[in-house]
Amino acid sequence: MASIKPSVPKGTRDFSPAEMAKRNFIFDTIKGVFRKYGYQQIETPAMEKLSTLTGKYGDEGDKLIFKILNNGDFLADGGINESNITADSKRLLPLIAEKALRYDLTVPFARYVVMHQNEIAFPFKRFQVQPVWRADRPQKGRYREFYQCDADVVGSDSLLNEAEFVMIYDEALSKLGLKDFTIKINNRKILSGIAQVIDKNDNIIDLTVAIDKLDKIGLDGVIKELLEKGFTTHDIEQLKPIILLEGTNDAKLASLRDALSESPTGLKGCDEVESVLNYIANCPLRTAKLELDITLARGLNYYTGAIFEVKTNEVAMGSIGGGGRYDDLTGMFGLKGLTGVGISFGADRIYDVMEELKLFPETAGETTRVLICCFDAEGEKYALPLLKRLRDNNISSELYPAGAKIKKQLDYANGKQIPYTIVIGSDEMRSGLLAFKDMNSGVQEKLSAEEIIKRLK
RNA sequence: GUGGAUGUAGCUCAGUUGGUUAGAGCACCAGAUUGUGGUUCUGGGGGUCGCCGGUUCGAGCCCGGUCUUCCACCCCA
Repeated sequence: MASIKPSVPKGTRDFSPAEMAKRNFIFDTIKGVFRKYGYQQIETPAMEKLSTLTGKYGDEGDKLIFKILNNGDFLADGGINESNITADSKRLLPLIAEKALRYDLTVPFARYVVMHQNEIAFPFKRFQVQPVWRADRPQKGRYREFYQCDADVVGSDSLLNEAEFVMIYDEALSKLGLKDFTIKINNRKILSGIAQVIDKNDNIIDLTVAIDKLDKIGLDGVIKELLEKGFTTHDIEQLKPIILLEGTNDAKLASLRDALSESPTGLKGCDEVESVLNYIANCPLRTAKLELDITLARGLNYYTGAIFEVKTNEVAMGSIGGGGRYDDLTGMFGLKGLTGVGISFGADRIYDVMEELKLFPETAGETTRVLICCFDAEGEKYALPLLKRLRDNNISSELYPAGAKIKKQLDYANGKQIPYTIVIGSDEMRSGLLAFKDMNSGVQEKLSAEEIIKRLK
């Protein structure tokens, strides 16, 4: 058989031991915070029914879902024949693919909640750390397979949840070593209010998508886009003072209340944001800047209340986290009136940021603490009980299989960054005093097994 | 989906207007050193120059296609 060049699919990666140590540092930190706030872990399958996923992420999102071709004779089983094979691929698709890789963790969670509603005690606080897949074109900070770390609450409309998510972001990212990041907060009701006061309720998507780009394409760019979408210069004149709000969060809120005085929905949104800010005021953040940003829209069309986005200010990178409240997500699966709010950490982007800022602790790569080196089968036999004692004392240790030169064994310890070695030869076996070597300083001493264990504990 | 770059040893990269047998550093293996690594010295293995095709007496170099990675747009974590 001709050998093929080994490679992985576009946008996917292998993770080697050094990378996994760093990735686990991120996952463990975030999971630890989730647990501390009372969230319980679940997992859902890598694949979902295609019908579960389609229509939840907008037309653009649907295109980015990885579909799984049906097994078996998918042409015959799907009833494909001369007449419908020529139909457009949108109609052909459900006939030949009934499964797809999950696109995010929120929709599968909504599906989970509806399926398990009778076993769940509400409010239900769950977290989930799993990969998701998107058929996007890869670029900086964008992969086709990446991990999300989600925490959501369903069955509670209290704004305390929103406030807690701000605290979770602050605590987890601070623990990871980020020094300067902003949690942006907005509220869908404020965006609705803005649309209402200019009488453009039907165009709220176009409106929010356009003003979301303010910091990227500037005011002129936004105006140009709005004009293309059918907004009048009169609408834009009304919008300008709203989207150009500046000052403290309180000042922005005061101006907004003024501008949205004709919109009860908009005022409700202002109240909600104010409540969250008040919770946080009582419980100061360690590192994060919390900023009301009314240009924050995010494409997901199911947010109904709070909207979150987290950005680092230390390196150029897209958002490293996002989330919001969705009042009717489970409604799509037939369970009405259940509200949910959640956030997500983008683990792979956080990794890239931390790598660039050199924030990973040195010890993240260290695994084995001590390597036992011996010369022959006799030494190996002598070393085995010691190895067990070390491990029983929770000291990760290895015994290099006998036969290799000591040079080779010490090279192995170096390559694996093992900080201590124990050399066992005939002298050592006779005296019971073992050659214990600190690989960093090069200092070697003769110590008993008890003393070595005491040193390593 | 649109546009622009990129690809030479395991890694980082040289490679002249197209011209003999494609190089360096690091890494790896062996020896100097039959009980001691990180330093040093000596030697060694490693390449279908991303892949396919074209132009040419001759292609790592020029042309077309394709794949990969990267960058921007769109969108997003």
